[in-house]
Amino acid sequence: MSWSGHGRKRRGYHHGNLRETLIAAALDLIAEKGPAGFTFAEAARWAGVSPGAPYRHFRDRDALMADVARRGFERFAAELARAWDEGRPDPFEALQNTGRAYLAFSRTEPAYFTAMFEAQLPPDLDPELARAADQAFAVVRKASDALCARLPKETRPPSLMVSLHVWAMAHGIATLFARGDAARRALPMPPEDLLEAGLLVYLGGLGLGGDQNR
Amino acid sequence: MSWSGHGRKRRGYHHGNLRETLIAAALDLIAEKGPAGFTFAEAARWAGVSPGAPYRHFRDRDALMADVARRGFERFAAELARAWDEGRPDPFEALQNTGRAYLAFSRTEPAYFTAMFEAQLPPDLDPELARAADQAFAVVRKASDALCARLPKETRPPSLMVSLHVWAMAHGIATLFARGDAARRALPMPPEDLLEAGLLVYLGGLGLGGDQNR
DNA sequence: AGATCATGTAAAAGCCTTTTACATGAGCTG
DNA sequence: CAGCTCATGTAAAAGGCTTTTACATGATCT
Repeated sequence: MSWSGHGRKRRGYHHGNLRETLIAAALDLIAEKGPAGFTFAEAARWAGVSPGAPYRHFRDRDALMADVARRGFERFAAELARAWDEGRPDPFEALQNTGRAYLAFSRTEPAYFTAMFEAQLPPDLDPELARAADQAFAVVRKASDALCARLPKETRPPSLMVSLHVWAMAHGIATLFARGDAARRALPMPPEDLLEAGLLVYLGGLGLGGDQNR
Repeated sequence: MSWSGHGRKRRGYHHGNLRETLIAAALDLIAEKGPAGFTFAEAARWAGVSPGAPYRHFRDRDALMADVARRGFERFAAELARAWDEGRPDPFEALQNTGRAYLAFSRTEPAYFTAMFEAQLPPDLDPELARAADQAFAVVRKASDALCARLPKETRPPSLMVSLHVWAMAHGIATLFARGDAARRALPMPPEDLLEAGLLVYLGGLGLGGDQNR
């Protein structure tokens, strides 16, 4: 293991797995120094290849970021779906779990989260990226559907709107309070509790009382 | 006006107003090409000075960004305060106005908004920055106080928590739906209406009915 | 074994950042 | 007004990143 490349088996002229190695490097660097702290050149050094090598795998720096973001959304969708767990044990609790998963992801995967939401990627860079983002949103959408279905038709709000509200609150708390930001401030409670309380009030406003509707 | 500097009176060796000109250039460039699209060098060109000149006014690129962010928060606070208008005509309507002002600012001042919330500035860069951000939050806080005061003490939630919920929802909608983002999607309604409905539901959940409490 | 092609290197151009030494002239001081 | 001083500019240079181009290597297929 004396070649270079941080323990990867560097078998001489060809790296063998450069694409994946670059993505791993990007995640490390983004997590460590923020989204702007990641450079193509440093990722190349990290992988032990020349500065031009990454261009054999990604059109440019943005393309790599888009790939990271896409993978991030895929993981995110999986995490949210796991937390939602088809509405078990009941839609209320499951939505709260989903909210916690949202915040947890934003903190345990700052690199993905950053690439997904803060990398300022041109929206048309990658259709797969948009599709992956849709999958994540679909989980929140499904949860909202299940909750709205508990309401009588007369007072039932559009579940799409409900899902947007839920997502917005979770995302607002994640970006404002659960991560570093110019507007960050001391919270009187953990972000998870803040979101839980917010969802509780919101759902109460919809007519979904605390326990009796479960 | 044949010197350079886009119409500014360039009076020879000394610019005369470089600091302000650089900030104006930064706002233009950020608005036009995103936060990453702003470079110290281009701002200097825009102002008609050499690449080293900006360093006489800002320690580095981040320092300029922090200044833009600080000014942004000051304007933001002023806009929110104007919309809140001391709770007139009534706290409900005034809060909705404040919410609309939040979204309006995020769209009409993308450069400020970007510097404020998406520039990934080291939080300890500037104490004035934190102070300005506090002023903006204080408006939401005041609005929440006024609304909570309408509730009987027994069911009154902590108004700080309410203000955080309101801010989070407004911010979530602003960042997810009112601006370009990897997760942006087609909305069934304007962001302003989405926020209005969200606040309405949330306040309803607090026990603040639609009209009777005004 | 030899051809082919994906994947690497080297080198170069262009841009950005930041520092350093030097230049200018605005404003104070006598 | 003369001269000093200092804030504010310039020029030049070092160093880094991005991206392209021409060339090199060797994995794979026949």
